[in-house]
Amino acid sequence: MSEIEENELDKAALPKNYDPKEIEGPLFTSWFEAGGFGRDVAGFADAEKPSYTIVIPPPNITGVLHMGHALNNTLQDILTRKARMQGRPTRWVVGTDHAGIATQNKVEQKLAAEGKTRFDVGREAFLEACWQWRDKYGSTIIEQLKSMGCSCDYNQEKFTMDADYATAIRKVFVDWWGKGLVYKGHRIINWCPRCTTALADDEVEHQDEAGHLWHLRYPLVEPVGDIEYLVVATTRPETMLGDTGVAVSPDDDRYKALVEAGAQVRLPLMDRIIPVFTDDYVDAEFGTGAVKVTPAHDPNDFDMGQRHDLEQINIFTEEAVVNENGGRFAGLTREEAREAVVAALEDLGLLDTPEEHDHAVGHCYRCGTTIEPWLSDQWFVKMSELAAPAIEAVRTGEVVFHPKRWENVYYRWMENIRDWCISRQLWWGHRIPVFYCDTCGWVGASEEDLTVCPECGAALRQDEDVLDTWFSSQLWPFATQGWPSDAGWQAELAAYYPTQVLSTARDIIFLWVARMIMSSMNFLDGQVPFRDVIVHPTVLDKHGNIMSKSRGNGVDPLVLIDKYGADSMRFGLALQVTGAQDLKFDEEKIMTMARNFSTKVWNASRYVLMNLEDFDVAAVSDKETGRVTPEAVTDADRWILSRLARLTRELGEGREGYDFGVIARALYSFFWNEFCDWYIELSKSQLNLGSEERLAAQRNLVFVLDNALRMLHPFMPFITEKIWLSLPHGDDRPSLMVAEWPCGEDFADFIDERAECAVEQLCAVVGAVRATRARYGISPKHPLGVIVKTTGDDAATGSEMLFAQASQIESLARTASFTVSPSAEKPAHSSVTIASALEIYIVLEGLVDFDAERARLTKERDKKAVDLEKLNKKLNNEGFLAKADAAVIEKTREDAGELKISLEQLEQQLADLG
RNA sequence: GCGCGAUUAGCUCAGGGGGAGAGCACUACCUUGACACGGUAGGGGUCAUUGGUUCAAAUCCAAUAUCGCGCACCA
Repeated sequence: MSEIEENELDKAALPKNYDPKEIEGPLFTSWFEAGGFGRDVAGFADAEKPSYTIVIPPPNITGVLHMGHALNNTLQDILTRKARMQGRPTRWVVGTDHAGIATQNKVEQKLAAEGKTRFDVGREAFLEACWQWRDKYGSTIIEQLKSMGCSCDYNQEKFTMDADYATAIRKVFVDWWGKGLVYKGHRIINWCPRCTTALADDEVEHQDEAGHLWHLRYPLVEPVGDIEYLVVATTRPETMLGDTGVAVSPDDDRYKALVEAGAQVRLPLMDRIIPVFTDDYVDAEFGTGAVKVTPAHDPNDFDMGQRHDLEQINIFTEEAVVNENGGRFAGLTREEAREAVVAALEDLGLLDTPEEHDHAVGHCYRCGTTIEPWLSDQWFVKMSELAAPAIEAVRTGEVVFHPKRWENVYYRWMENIRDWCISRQLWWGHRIPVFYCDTCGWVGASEEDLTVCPECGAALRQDEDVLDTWFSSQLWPFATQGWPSDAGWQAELAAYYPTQVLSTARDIIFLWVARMIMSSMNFLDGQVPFRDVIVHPTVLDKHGNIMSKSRGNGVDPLVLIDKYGADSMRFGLALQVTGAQDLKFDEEKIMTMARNFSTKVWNASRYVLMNLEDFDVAAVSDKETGRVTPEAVTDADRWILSRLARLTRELGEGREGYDFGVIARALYSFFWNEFCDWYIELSKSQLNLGSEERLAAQRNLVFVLDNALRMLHPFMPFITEKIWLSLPHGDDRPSLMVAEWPCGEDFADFIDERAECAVEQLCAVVGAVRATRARYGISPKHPLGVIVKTTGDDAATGSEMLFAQASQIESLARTASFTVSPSAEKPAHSSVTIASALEIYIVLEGLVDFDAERARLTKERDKKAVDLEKLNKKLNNEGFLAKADAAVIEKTREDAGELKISLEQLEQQLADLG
């Protein structure tokens, strides 16, 4: 980083116009070329301080930057940059996820364009094509992070299919195999017939869809009494082709006789004889109370099938086309089969009137295709044992969610966790390291590839399936830091683990966050992967709709960066981060606010730089650090330093610093409403007051701006760096990125209540004059005579405080004359403004219509009378006096006292006006 | 069905037991040597409804309504 100066970051005065495009690209390049963003940028990290590590949620290699990424990475960069400035050894681990299904889909699409399928080219060539795709497009999103200014450790980019990452995967699989935590099972799983793979339960998205509850008549083999058929209700009539039973509730009197008689039905269309039995699962109240049972195509039916020893008849191919078990319906798709079955039953007179019925239908989270519950052999991870310590870690506060309410969501899921289906019938991914000997039947999992059977020496065959992508992502926090194969992984993890924060969207709390906690605790001696989980809001469009391609309502972060600059985008997003679950992004409103703020920062800085031509840094800097020190000569000086100290303290606290919106707003209002609106305005006269006052103003302008830039830097890294490099603050660090974070305690001595009070009074006087001008249409150029009477217990001090600021009042309020005294008297033909401990008289002779002034005073008097009435009512309330806090009562008394005086003053003035 | 969240100015949202806030939009005035992406002054809200707790409720509690999210699904 020492090369930064050689990179010639522009140290010349700032250009008149703020143009983010001019500054952002070159600054990022210079940061990067100077060494990037490793653990110890430019040697300023303090090894004694606690380390700070964040792992990025690895974007898919198919991904392009969207608003969710923009928000999430803004937050992570804010935290990373602040920690780095605090001198902590900081690293933001970056990388990408191979994204099994998503990537495979992309490559298949590409092949399809050439008229080929993956089976045409074969597994090996297909994987080669995937790697090529990854090399070509896989880092797109990482490049986009750079344009946002994200200070990730790009020099050590990780990928979930790296060779060392594969080692980690195998270790986990083999270890869990050894403990019996992974197993193969034959059961109903969620099958995507388009991706032709199994999915985990939480990879299925349910949507309510309007459908029908069909009523099908199943004739009894032998009538029981006068009952000749049973009516079953189903939403999926086509699955009747695979029915192997009919279930009724044991408590359902309608069917008791049937069951006792051991009735059987003849399954229509298939002509299969199947039993009628009772099962507690059946709800007699729903539908017809009789349920057709299809063990191969419904998880509940599967369970019933197990209990009653029913045959499992699979009627679908892996593409959800009816297979040979579907008789004459073979070859039809699910949808065609439904129509055909319904029509056939209707022809046979076996279809009763269907009911309208809404029900939830599962869809593939990758391609949206309707999920088929499908019976197959799959690999599973037994979860309850892994989940127990992970639940405990959150209960004990080892891991804390922000906002905290997400912990309940986590508990709910974890406490009802089901085994995790981890095998995928894909090619792109980590192949399951299980080997089979077809000769002697040996089966084993191995970290190394095996070719020969250890039992019989015959050739082995590896499992064809790959692992769920989330199986690899769950290892991200530790596999990216060398575990388990790098020579120094123990030292690395001892120093930098657990990581501090994981920031993510709420939709992957189960898919990813929970699994990281479980795997980390399982493999790293019970260590959690991170201390804090930030669940950031979901970015919606301005109407509150989710942004999506199909709606066409997405906002492209790159377009925002192009239009407003990365700094403004980051600040705008951060401003909107509160505890809410959603964030409605209204580009015009948010970006206007953020962009205007950036411009304000730029222009205020230009003002400061413009007034430093005779400023000698060396003469006013700390001997040791070389940094410019502040000096308080006027109340304005004391005031702004006091305000800065309070802000610094506020930012130091802020509940772990995750209240991004609160912090952004505090910075915004300090910079704009205090520094710009008042201190800079006050400095304009102070700079011309005398050499001592001038120098003090210069020192404080530089000092306050310097510190404000430091605190703004994590939010707006480019603009603050650009300005900071031009500002003569005396700090010899090469970049604001590694400048020290302002520590609230260092500024504690600046807090000065008296000065804050003095400037408040000044503001009251200036405000009164401005308001009076506006009210009567008096030009700002027309100087006015102003007389202030200080009132209250300490009127003499009040006068002194205002008198000391007379020149500034004259300047800001454009007064012809300004006097202040406890015994001042109201001149004739003047307006009066009552403020706390002040009466402000403004001479208006010949300027205004006093009828209007009378009306105004009357209105104000009436308002104050109402207010006083309220307070008096309170003070006459015995309950209030008995139970309210003493301080609250005292404050109410004081307020009432002041109001009473104001009221009397207003009455007097009305009388004076006649 | 169960759980969670939201409901405050025209819009987007902060705040949070003791006199309603910001930005945008709106109105008036101001091109004063940082900034018109600006300055100054203003207008605008019974803080969803109903009950309760409290001396005091926009704020806490409970119901209701509307919107949103999640989980689980009865075929």
